[in-house]
Amino acid sequence: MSSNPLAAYDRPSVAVDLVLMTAVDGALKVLVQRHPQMAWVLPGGLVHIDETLEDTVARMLAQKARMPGAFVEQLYTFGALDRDPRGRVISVAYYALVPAERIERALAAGDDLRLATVSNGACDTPLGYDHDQIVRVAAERLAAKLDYTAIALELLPAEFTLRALQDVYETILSVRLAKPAFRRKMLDRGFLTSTGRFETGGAHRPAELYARA
Amino acid sequence: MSSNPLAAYDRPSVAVDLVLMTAVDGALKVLVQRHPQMAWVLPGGLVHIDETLEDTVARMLAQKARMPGAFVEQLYTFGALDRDPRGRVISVAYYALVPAERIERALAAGDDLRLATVSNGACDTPLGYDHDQIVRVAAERLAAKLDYTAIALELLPAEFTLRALQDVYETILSVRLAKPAFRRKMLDRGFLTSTGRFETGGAHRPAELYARA
DNA sequence: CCAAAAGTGTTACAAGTACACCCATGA
DNA sequence: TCATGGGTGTACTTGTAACACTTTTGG
Repeated sequence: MSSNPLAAYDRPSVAVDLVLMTAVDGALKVLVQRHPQMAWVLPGGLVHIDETLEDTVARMLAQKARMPGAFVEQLYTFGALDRDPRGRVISVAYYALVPAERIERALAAGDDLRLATVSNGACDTPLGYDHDQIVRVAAERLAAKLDYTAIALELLPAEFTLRALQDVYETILSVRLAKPAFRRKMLDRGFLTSTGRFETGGAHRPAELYARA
Repeated sequence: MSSNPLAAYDRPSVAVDLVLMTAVDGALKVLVQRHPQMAWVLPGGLVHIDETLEDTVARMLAQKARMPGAFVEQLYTFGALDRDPRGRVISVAYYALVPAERIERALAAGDDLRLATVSNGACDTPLGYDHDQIVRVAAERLAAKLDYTAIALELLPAEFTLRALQDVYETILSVRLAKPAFRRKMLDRGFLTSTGRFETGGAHRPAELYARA
């Protein structure tokens, strides 16, 4: 070993890949990006030498996904030898959650970005590299976190009805939930506050709007 | 960008750090290693260019921790710029669980390895780099996983009493649990099978030995 | 007034807690 | 036979599920 032992080894490249998800019309969606060779891939890029992982994620969110400031959490790190044909790349995957309205506005200006549909952890559009596997892990993590966190609120606008929240749960878990039980469980948890405002417009009683506590 | 875009950037080093934990006498312990400069650090090392992350973990477990084949899971990836004074090192942390007897046997031959005590996520021995933070995250993850997995069994020998299992839970969660409730919950979960054998020797009724289902 | 979806009350069941008690052993 | 910890039964409380019901709107 030399005076700096770090110099003695070949280094892998380190990338960040982003699984940006949203729930629209009963379907879980993932943002994917057109790729020159492989058809579609997750937005991602190399971690620069003077960037933290979070810096890279913020850069990917802003530049590649055009969703700066979205909720994001680290997912898992993938290190198989052959995951990138160009060379050894270790990828630190993050997942991001965005309300459907916001992503649909950004995609209106869209070109090389689109939303792929995920069902049972599988993506309807086949993705390059090991990105199908990354999406699967992200979908599983999201479903697991619904039970014990308020993470679903990241998929809704600032004010939302309990029915909209239930739709998010039913979409991600692929189950039908009972309305009264769902209402009470959510309200008892203390994650929500009622705004006193109502969503009008339907041919039925207006639904109260709630916000995060 | 050149023909191989990976070549265009300086690359960070990638390391694996290992949080090998066990539960002994009501205390959660972490294996730490003497370091030339900093007093104590987690066992760890660089990921070689032709090694998967899991390969590196297996190598660390065998060579550095002398605990080959232990249960291991990925914990989190740490990427702060200044976490290693020698240069930019991104560390993929893993946690490992080993029954107390096994680790105590291996440490009998001990030299530069010892068990530090963790309480409330904090390590009694101050560690170098950001390893105190890594230990904290590992302790939190372990406590969270007790609730919904059979992970505690990794900290016990192949056959064990329900009292021993309860001790593991109480140690990691830092709470006292009610014996009847604990027994029934564990048996109802289906993770355990009774062996029909008993642990004798105490001045009291022998305790039945259980094994993983 | 009717259809539709929001929202509530009532009962039943299941999971979890508290506590009292019995059991088998070594000394 | 006593102390000790293993192991069980029973009542109580809490959380969840099922179902029927009322409320408020648009057409």
